[in-house]
Amino acid sequence: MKDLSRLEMVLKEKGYKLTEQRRLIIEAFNESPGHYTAQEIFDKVREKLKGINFSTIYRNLELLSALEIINKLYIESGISHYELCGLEHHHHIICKKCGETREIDICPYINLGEEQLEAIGFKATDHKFEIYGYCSKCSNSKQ
Amino acid sequence: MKDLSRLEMVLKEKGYKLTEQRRLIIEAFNESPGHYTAQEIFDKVREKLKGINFSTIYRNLELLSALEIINKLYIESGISHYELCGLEHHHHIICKKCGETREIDICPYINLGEEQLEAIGFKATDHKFEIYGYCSKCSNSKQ
DNA sequence: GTGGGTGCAAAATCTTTGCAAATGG
DNA sequence: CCATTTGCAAAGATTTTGCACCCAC
Repeated sequence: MKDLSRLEMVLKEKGYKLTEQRRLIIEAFNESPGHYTAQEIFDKVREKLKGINFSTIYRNLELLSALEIINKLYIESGISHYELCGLEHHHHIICKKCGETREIDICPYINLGEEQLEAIGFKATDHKFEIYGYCSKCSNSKQ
Repeated sequence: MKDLSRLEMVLKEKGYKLTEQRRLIIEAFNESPGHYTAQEIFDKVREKLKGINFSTIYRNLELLSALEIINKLYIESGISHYELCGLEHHHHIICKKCGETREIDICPYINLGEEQLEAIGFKATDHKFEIYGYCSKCSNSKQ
C-alpha cells in the first residue's frame, strides 16, 4: 500500500482539495496494481461510498492525469484505461483474438537514440510500447 | 497512388464484395498518407458519394482492420484512428498539450530480444510505439 | 465564509445494431 | 438469383457539461 502523503502534497500545492472521493479513487488503484477503466474504478469506489457519481470519477481521473498521479492509457478500442504512475515501468502484449493483455518488462526505450527527437525540439516525457499478436491459447486455434 | 488489385484480391478471397463504398474508403486513405478518424474518412468519402452513411464507414473500417488492410490506432482520448497498412513502418510522437502527432522512423522493435515472448508462446505480429511529450511550440509555453 | 467539489440530470460524442431495400458476383 | 452490403433510424456506450448545493480549508 502506497502512502497518500505525496498525493495530498501535490493536490494542496496546486490548490486542490483532498476529498473523500479523491482518496477513494487513489485507494482503488492502490489496492491492486493494474490498469482500469473509469467504469471499473467507479465500481470499486462505489463499494465504499455508494453515493459516488460517474462524473466525479471522470473529473478526477482527468485531474489526476493532469497532475501526473495517474496515467491515461489508450490500450483497447474506444475505452480509456488508467494506471497509477510510478509503478515499475512496463509495457503490454495484447492478443488480437481474445483481447487478453499482459505486462512485459521489456522496454525498448532504453536503447533508443534520442537524436531525432532533439533535432525537432521534442521533449519526451513518456512512452508506450505495445506488441500485438496471438497468445498461446489463440495461436493454436487461430481461425 | 496504390493500386487496388491487392484489395480486390483480399476481399474476394474471403467472400467479400468490392463495393463503391469500400473502394472510396481505401481511396480516401490513398489520397494522402496519414491517420484519420472515422469522421474524417466519412467527410472525405462524402465528397464523392454524398449518400454514404456513417455506419457503412464504421462497418468497413472494422472489416478492413480485420483483414489487415488498415490499422486501428488508439492515439488520442476516446477516438479511434486508422491508417493504411504497408506504409513504410513508422511510429508516432504525440504532444500532450496540443495533440499534434508526427511520425518518426525510429523503431525499437528491431533490437528487441524476443525470448520473453517465446517463453510464453506469444506470436507477435505487430507492434506500436508511441512517445509522448511536448513539441517545440508547447515546451516553451508549457503552462 | 468562500472557492473549489460533488451529485444529479441532461446532453454531447463516438460507435453499434436491427431491419428492409439495394446490389455485386 | 441470393448472400452480402447499404441506408436509415434507433439504441448503446462512453464522456462531458450546467447548475444548485455542499464541504474542505
